[in-house]
Amino acid sequence: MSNDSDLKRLGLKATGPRLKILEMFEQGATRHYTAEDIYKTLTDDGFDIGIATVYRVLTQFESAGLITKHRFEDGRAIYELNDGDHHDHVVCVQCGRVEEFVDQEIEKRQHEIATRLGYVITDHSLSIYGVCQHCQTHKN
Amino acid sequence: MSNDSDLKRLGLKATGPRLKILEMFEQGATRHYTAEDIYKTLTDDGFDIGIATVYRVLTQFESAGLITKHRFEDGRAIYELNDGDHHDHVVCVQCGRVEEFVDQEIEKRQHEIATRLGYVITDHSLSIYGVCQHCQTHKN
DNA sequence: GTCTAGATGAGAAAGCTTCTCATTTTCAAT
DNA sequence: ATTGAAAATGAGAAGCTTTCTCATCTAGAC
Repeated sequence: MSNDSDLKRLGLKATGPRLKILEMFEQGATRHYTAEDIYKTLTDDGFDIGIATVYRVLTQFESAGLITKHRFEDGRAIYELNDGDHHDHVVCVQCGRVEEFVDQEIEKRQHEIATRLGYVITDHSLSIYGVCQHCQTHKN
Repeated sequence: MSNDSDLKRLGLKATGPRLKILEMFEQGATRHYTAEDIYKTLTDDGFDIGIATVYRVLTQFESAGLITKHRFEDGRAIYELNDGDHHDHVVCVQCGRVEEFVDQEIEKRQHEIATRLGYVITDHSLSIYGVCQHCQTHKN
C-alpha cells in the first residue's frame, strides 16, 4: 500500500482514518467533498470515525499540500485532491454540480493585476455560478 | 433625506436601523463591511441595534439589489454597496485590506467558458489573495 | 390620534468548525 | 513479540457566524 508510505513521508502516522479519507479522494466518484460528505460516506460504510477527526485530517492534508480547500457561496468548505495543476470552478446553483476549468489567459491577467496593485499573490479563487445544462432542461 | 424615499420605493419602511446602515455604506471610510463591523460601529456610536436586525437588514438590502454579498476564504460574509458596475477583489491575507478591480478580458473569458460548458451564468466571483505593499515592508 | 402591518431586540437555536481531554493506537526501540 | 512514549482518536463541549422566534414597538395610512 503506497498511501501508507505517502503519509509517513509527510510525517503523519498511517492510521485508519487517514488512509480511508485519502482513499476516498483518490477513488471516489466525485472530486469534491465537504467534511460532512466524507463523514457520512465513511460511517454509512460501517467505518467508525468522528467528525472531529475528519476535520483534523482534512486540515493536515491541506497543510501537507495533499488536498486543496475551497469555499463556495453557501459558506461551507469543499476539499479536493491537489493534483498539482491549478484550476477554477463552475458551480451549478441548483444541483450543486461542480466542474473544473483552466484558462491560462485569466491566470496571466490575474498575476498582472496583483503586480500592478503592489501585491505578492499567494492564492486566488475564481468561481462561476450558473445553471447547468441538466437543470435547465429538468426545470423544477 | 433621500435615503428615506429610497427605502420606501423598495417597499421597506424607513426605520432608524435601515437608515443608519445605509448611511454607513454610503459615507463609511471603507466600502466593505461584515455584519459584525456594522454592529460594532453602530453600537460604539451609541446607536442601539441588535445583531439580528443587522443581518435582517443586510439580507433585505441584498435582495433589493442595494448591496452585494461576498464571501472570502475565512468563511465570513462581506457586504458592499452595489454601485451597478461589477468588480472583483484583491484581499491582503495579512491585514485584511480589500481592493477592487475590473478586467474586461477576464469577464469575457468567463462567459465563454460558462457557455462552452453549457451553463447559464448567474454570477461569478474572483478573489486574488496576497500580501499588500504595506504588509510587505512592515513585516511582523 | 388610532390602528395595523411590519420592524425590532433579545435570546434561543442552528450549522459548520475547532477545542479539550481521556482513551487508544502507531511505530521505533528493545 | 513486547514495551513505552508520542501521536492520534472519538465524544462531547464550545466557538463563531448566521438565522429563527416571539413579545414588544413603530412607521405610516387613515
